[in-house]
Amino acid sequence: MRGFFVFHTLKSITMTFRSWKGRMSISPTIRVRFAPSPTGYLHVGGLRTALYNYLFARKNNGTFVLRIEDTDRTRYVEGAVENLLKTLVWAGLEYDEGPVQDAGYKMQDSGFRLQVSGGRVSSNYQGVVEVGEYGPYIQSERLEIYKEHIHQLIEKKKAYYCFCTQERLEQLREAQQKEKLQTKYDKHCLNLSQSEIEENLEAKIPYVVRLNVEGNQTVVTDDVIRGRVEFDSNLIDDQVLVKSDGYPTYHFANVVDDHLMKITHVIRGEEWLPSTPKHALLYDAFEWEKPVFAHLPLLLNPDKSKLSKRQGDVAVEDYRSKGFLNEALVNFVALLGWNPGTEQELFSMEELVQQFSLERVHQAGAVFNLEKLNWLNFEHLRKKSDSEVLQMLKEQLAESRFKNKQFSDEYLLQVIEAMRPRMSFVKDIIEQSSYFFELPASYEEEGVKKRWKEETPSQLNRLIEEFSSLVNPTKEQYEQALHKAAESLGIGNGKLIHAVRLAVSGVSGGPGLYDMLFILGREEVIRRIETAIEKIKV
RNA sequence: GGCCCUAUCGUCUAAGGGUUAGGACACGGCCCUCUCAAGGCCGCGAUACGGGUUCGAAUCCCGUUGGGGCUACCA
Repeated sequence: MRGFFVFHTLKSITMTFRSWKGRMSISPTIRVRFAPSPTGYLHVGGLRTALYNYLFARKNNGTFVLRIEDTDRTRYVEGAVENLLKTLVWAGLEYDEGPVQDAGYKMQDSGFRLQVSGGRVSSNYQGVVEVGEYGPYIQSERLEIYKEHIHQLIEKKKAYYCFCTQERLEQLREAQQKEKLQTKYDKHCLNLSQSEIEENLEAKIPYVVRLNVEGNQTVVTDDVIRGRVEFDSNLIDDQVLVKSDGYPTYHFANVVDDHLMKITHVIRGEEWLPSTPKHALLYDAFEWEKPVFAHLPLLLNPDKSKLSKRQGDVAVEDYRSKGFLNEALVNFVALLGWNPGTEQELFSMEELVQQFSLERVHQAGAVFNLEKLNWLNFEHLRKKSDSEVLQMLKEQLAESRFKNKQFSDEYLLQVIEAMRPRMSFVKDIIEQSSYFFELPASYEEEGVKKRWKEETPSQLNRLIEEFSSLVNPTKEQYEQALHKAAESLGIGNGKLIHAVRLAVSGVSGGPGLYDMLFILGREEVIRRIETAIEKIKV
């Protein structure tokens, strides 16, 4: 009882004084959830919703729950749940309760602490174990719970059986549209007598269960991000709560589960704002305490419509496979709709946790713009240690056309050092400086035109003579040798430098020439210059 | 159509009645330099519009317009 009171009071204070900004340190255990429906992949918008839930939970020493909303059997996608779990692990969003891949799916490697042992084996998904005391965390495994709760509502006359056919519903809707009226169920089945209902039930006539919305009320929802929002109950449809296949709709399952799982804050996308009054009515019907709502602004396409496929990549795994670091994606997505009020742009997950607050979440939608994400990837990549980058490079080399070639760690580390300021992605090393892994296949046309003159071959031969006399040369010795050659030829160093670069790499950009020569080694350098002299014709 | 949300540089955003409207990405220029980058410096660039309230409005109120979401036995 006391817990209830404290919670209630705290909530209203939070609502009323937004300017107190996160000063509330005494609070009941905060519990939030991310409740995706497994439609195949994790959407970046979903990632942000999950992230904000995660940050809010961690910031407030709360609990982060993962729940799978798979009540639409027509949208079942093979492997979607497994893929979702995998992606959350990759993103580093460790949840405290919910389904996990059996055997922990390398949970240890990713720093997840969630213990799989002791979990309950999922009945509907192979290899999935559910951890936590409020399970099952998969809605298709909670059917009995919904059945029990819908009966409570029916008894209270807050919900009722509806036997209307699709045809009647369609006709109704058409008629209403023709009259320019709001399309809404006409409560036809609410007037059925008890005996009629029983007859229908007995006759196995398909039915749904609908919420009985009373008219002429104002339904008020308080939202942390949007403040007070009011709805006229005359405009709220008698929402289907249980479908004819016996499965609950989102609206019903979500309310029942949030209550049973003791969720204190519902943080979800703005697309749910219009259905929140239905949820509020459900809480009232059950006489349950409502959670605090926070409706996040939408992520948008460049044309400002709701972020969708066909206007670019929306799956987290797309970005992962393109080589984005989880740190960068998380940092980027965190800033879409939130900022700490300082001028910091670069955040680690720890910093996000420390600084996050729901009160600083924006109200307007944010365009998902890749330019900044690229930059963030560059910044986060440069924070990685040499050995971390080495590891990634080796993995990517193993999947590249160089997979059959051997390179020593020492060699690769030198390449990494040289490429660091020029790469936003690890794969840039392979794509932009392939000359570290193979002979130049061709010579950049424009470079040849600009840097390769008639006299160049003979000048380079002079340089080869100088290089040939060197023994295990250092970068400085390459430089001295080149200067010497240039001097004896009576030309500027630049003439040789550009020609050598072209000969050795095939391109006219890249790391400092002496770094490049040093990394490739004397024999290789001489060989490449000789090859170039042979191949490049002016 | 109805309901709801929303509106500051191209994009992400700061500014909670008094600021030359700040930062970041992108873009342009300069410096550095053997190239390409990186880095440093500089620049370009915004309060949608109209009414109020106020000594004073990006900020509060109303309206208009624009944008978006929702309007399913999908979530």
